[in-house]
Amino acid sequence: MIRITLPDGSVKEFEAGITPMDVAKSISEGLARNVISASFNKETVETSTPLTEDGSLVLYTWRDDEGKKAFWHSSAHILAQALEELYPGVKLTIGPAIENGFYYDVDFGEHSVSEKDLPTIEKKMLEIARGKYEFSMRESTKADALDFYKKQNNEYKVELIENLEDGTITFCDHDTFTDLCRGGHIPNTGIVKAVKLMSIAGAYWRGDENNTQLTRIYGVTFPKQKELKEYLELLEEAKKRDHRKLGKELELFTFSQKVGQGLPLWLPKGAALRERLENFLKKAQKKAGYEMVATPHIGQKELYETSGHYAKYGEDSFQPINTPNEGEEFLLKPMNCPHHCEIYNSKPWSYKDLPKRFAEFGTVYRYEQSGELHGLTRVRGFTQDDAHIFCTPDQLDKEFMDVIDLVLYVFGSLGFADFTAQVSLRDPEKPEKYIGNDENWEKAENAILNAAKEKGLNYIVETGEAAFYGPKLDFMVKDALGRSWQLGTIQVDYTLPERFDLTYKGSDNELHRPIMIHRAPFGSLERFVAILLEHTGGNFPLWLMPEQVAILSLSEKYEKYAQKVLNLLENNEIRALVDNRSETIGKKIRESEMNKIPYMLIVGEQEEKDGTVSVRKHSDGDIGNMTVEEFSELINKEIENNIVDFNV
RNA sequence: GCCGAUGUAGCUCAGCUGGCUAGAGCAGCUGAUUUGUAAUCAGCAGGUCGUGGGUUCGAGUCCCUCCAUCGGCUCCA
Repeated sequence: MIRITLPDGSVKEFEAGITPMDVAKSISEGLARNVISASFNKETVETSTPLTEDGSLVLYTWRDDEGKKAFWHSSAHILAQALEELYPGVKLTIGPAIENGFYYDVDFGEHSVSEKDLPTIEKKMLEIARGKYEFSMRESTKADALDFYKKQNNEYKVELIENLEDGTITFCDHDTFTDLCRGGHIPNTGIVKAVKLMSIAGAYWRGDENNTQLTRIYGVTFPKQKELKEYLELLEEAKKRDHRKLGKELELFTFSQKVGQGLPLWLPKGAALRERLENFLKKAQKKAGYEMVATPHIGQKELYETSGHYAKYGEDSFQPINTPNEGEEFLLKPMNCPHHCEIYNSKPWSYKDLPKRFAEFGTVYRYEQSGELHGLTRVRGFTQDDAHIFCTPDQLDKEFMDVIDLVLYVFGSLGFADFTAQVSLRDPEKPEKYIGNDENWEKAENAILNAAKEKGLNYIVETGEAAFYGPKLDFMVKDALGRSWQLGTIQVDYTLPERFDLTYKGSDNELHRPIMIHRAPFGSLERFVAILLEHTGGNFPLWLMPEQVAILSLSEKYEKYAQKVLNLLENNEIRALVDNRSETIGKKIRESEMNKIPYMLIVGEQEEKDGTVSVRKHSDGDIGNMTVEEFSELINKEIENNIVDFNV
């Protein structure tokens, strides 16, 4: 007999050799019907794996992330089988479950596959699913496994197996299909009821662009047709919040083929929005002791040779600008730090002067690969809310933590509650990717980790994600489709101060090297506005709205009164417009609603007589009549609640 | 940069297997209407069908080049 502990803490005795599915049946038939995967002693097992020792068992259903993972991983097997049957000779590589579904990377060899073929593959998958084939795991020796794939000429699986240890190699079989697999499946293929192959893409073998490019098929499956339908509807909803679509509809920004790809053009409403964001941050930065500086958009090539950027990115960047002066070369600035270093170098500093905090909304240009460009989130010309803090080693921890506070203030004020803090460290395996010495890297990495801990940030650590000159603390936020983007960033840098020979005079009358903190709470205004659009769906906080109030006259007869209301609002610093066209009130309301204007004031005979306005709130409807003074107060209160003071 | 897809009026889209002067709704303009909480009516105007080449008696439609956009991969100072 063995003792099985269940998640509720209860312990049950069973015959050795019982399976998780048997345990489920012993609890209830209903549970047994819904169990699709299990873990035993925190290790993923099959629902058919015999349990032979005491331990704790967790049963998963579709509602659990683990259950979904098994479901989608199993679906990848079904996809692979369908592909083998439809395209004989394809070479399978890997097929994992992902956040929303699964993919399989395959080498189609001679065959070419496009989106048109997906429905056929889906049909085949459903056929296989309906066969209710059981998934079963089987152990194999390394030699047998290698032999199996060598016969198929599948060099990818051979490579995978060669990196595995003998004795740990398992296969999973269902129907006529078999695949190298670690395990974690649903009981049988029949549980998969709905299949949708989403897209087809190229993906490099092992994520290295020097390797062959495989074909990746993305798919998602569900235990019910209805759930697939709901998922697709959810995606449709998310598309409505796409910042590219909203940016166009709300007239915030545009692109022009003539200007060039990845070079956003800010329209009046968008530029005004940017300005408000800038002023918001400027105010907080002033309180936090920053000083504004301004620097040109270009710098001599030598500047970037000094910083190390030219060696690192020169080849893949916008190429140098020549002048009539032979041999003279300038580069569009890809970042502001070298300029700020030279500002620091413009005079000698005492330790008593530090920290110095130089801030600039600096526009930079980076030649991103054409396939990388994406709306406003990845562009070739953008404005960073940049600042560089030059401080002594003693000041580093406090300065870094103060910056964390500033970033949290910015995120909090704009409603980004669900961010991920990511500590990006260097990859110790690839020292060639970085500049600077080990000792300084270690100091910088520790400073970041300490500050993140001290501030109680809930952070994840990613190795290999550091900038080439130093580690970072990044604040990641997801877009409407769940893709993660880096917004705020804070970086500790010991390297550039050395390269630019930055110094200050210490109390010992000796010269010392300051430490530099790079930081940008928004990251870039372009990306920040993009993500803000996707989060709010264009319904920004009232203080940011390009147009806060639309005054809608019931007919042209009330133009004078509408103008009077406008003047009163403008006196109270409220941004408003008058719609006095000869259109019906219904149409004016509809248009204001579609333009997402937060408040509409309807003025007609009654209002003019009483000196009031009829207030309608966006998407909420009529909220009654009041005087302009009362309305202004309402607006100002809402703005006050939106935006709190930054306390240093 | 790589893989796959897309590109018709300012916007959203129609245009079957190549066949007369390329259509619709919204937006725009003109006129009528003077309106009570999500679309008043009528008329007008608007497109070298992304670009350049090719096949054909004939190309929005078929083929190639390039450009841009979209979904991924790689990259992201």
